[in-house]
Amino acid sequence: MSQASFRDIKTEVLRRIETRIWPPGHLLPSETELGLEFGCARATINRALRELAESGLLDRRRKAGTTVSRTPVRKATLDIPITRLEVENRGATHRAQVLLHELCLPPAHLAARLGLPQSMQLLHLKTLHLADDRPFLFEDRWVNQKAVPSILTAPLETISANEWLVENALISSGDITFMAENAGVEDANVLGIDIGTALFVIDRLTRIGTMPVTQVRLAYAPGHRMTTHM
Amino acid sequence: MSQASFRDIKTEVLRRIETRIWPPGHLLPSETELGLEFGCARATINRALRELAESGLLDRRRKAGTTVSRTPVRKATLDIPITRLEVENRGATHRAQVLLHELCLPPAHLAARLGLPQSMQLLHLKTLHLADDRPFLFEDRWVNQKAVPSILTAPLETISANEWLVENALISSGDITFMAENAGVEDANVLGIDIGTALFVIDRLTRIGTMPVTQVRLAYAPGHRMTTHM
DNA sequence: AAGTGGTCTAGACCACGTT
DNA sequence: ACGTGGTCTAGACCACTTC
Repeated sequence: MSQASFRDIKTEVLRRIETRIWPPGHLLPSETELGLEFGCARATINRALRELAESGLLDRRRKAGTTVSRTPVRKATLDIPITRLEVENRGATHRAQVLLHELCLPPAHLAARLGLPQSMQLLHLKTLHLADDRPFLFEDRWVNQKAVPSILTAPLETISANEWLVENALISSGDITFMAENAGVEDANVLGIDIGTALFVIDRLTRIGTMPVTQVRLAYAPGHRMTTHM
Repeated sequence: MSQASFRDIKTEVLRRIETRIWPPGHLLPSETELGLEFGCARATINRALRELAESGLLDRRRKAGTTVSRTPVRKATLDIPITRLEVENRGATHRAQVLLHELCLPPAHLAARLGLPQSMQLLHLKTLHLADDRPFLFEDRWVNQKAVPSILTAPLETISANEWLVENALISSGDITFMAENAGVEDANVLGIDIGTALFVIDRLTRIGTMPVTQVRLAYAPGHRMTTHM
């Protein structure tokens, strides 16, 4: 290579790790030394090693140096798209039916979880997303109207709450939980499946700053898979 | 701020996005202009914007410039640890029982998926992982002995195949799939649950370079949740 | 005290995609 | 052709951690 790029460095370091030239726990040469070996600036080495450390393969500490991780916690990055795009990316046509749209008091556990008084009304939405007119996802959502007052007048028959929130209230942080649940009566009715069918469920809670904006349970139709690459 | 760091830039850009000073679709000033505004080098701006683009908030294209994403694909990063550590991080004691350990021919669909001849024997392992002596995870694994010959003599009663592979054959790439499945007869027997219970299942296929190393199905005991933060 | 990574700078050249 | 981001460089100073 006439000019070593940070990608070349990453590839070569990866090779040395994979071939166990640098086994788990091994202390790498310092950035300065590697810069000399590869004939490039320290900044280039730094970017390569920093990215490898971010993906969990290296541990870096000032003064202690860079070592090959003994417990390479693989980080899988999942894309969490808007449902409409998720459907359309599969080459299907997306449609949504609003099954419920009302202001009401939340159950106690939800109010507690959101850190809101139980006496405060929230917007409760239930939506069925269809892919090529077949049930794809059952969405059960609660929205904090104090956080996004304008949602009360949003045309949620036309644009999904999901999408509207993304456009109108950029979310800064949130928790996501993935789990499996046996379909309950409502899930079964809405998705057109048998009670007890295993469903892939995502629970998401999002905030703007520290203010809770929305909590949503997404129950995917049977057979749904979420895939990623390491 | 006396000296603008790439973190400061990120924070300020994020603020402008959240407060919709820069709404979805908005074209940001060029790196050079932002460098002037913030009084820092272009490289600093570059790093800030590059990281925001990586997390899905910005779209960047040469000549076209940097825009606020209209469809912020949130990227959630999941840590995929070694099972033993996953159990121990929950404050429980980890133990594993090897239920099956044999060389045999793989089923046709698996051979095809791995891209290996069906006539080639693979190592088949079934392991039950226990947390505080309660079933935690049922692991069903196939290992390509050609990729890691030494696994045939590894003490898999002492160290789990998972862990052994991590230490002895650093994996470079892989596919992970998450799904929900109803427990079958074997799942139910091994995990001590009813047939049909919804299980959170991970399927993982890992490679060294292009050579398949191992395929594994991980069926978690009921109630398992995988959580992450955005 | 000393060595390592963390970051910033000012400048340069290049690759790409729009025009 | 031109403007944007993508990357590299050589140097500098700093922050953290170990010794």
